[in-house]
Amino acid sequence: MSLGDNQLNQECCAPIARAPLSEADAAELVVLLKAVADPVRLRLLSMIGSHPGGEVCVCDLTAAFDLTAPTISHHLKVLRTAGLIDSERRGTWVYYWIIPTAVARLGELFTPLAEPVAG
Amino acid sequence: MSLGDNQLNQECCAPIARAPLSEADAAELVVLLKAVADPVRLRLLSMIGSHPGGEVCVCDLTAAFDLTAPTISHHLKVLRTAGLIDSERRGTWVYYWIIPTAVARLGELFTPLAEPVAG
DNA sequence: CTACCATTTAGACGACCGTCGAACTATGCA
DNA sequence: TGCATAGTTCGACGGTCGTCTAAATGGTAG
Repeated sequence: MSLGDNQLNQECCAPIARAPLSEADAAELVVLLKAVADPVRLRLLSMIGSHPGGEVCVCDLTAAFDLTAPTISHHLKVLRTAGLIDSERRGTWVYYWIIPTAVARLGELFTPLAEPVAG
Repeated sequence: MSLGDNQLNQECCAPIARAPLSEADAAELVVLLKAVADPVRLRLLSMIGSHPGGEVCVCDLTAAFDLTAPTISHHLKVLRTAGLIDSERRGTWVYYWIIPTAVARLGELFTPLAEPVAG
């Protein structure tokens, strides 16, 4: 399915505490962060990312929330547009999986900070 | 200054891809993520975190943006309420610094994911 | 005490976001 | 062909968020 070329530049941005983030880099990263800064989307991402087979059917995701199908679909689209997940239709059902590099970029952004400041 | 006890439980939440996040954990983490999911606040956090002395005067932060002082003050308050930074007044000026453990928690949440899925 | 400066608080306004119900698309099956 | 099911898109509504101006607070210096 792959929504296209709205994925972020893979090489973008040193960790937050290494150097002040430029206006452009911040704007780019905020797309990723906004996608994740919602309780439903954070749980969706966690469900998809932690699923044994690596992919999850939308039907399972919808069932786990007290929300309508359109709402879940909307949240999945936000995550997909941000480049954090991708999806494919197989027969009747649609399956989603995580894009590890995109999620890892979020981790790299914050992780290396603990050392230079705390140490 | 320390806005009080709204800092998150330090032990909260395994990495996103280890196990599905509970509703409560997600709600708790979203406070942190929302605080960071704004371009101005992300740059503020980066400026504060990457500053040589470890702390920055508000006057320097305000000067770096095309926004009014109240707006910057508002964003700093959001970051402080989330427990990501703290501040102290010294004479005429107010200084802010980062709280490394809080920022590191964000890193831990996303980092370990790259391995089990990609490897 | 007064004047002045740095920062925060309060209140208002417009834009954005999460949610829903209704309608649409796509697949499978009889 | 036609119907049932899975999922998405559309349009609307209410609440949240970022920004501003105006006013208050805390501190220094005459």
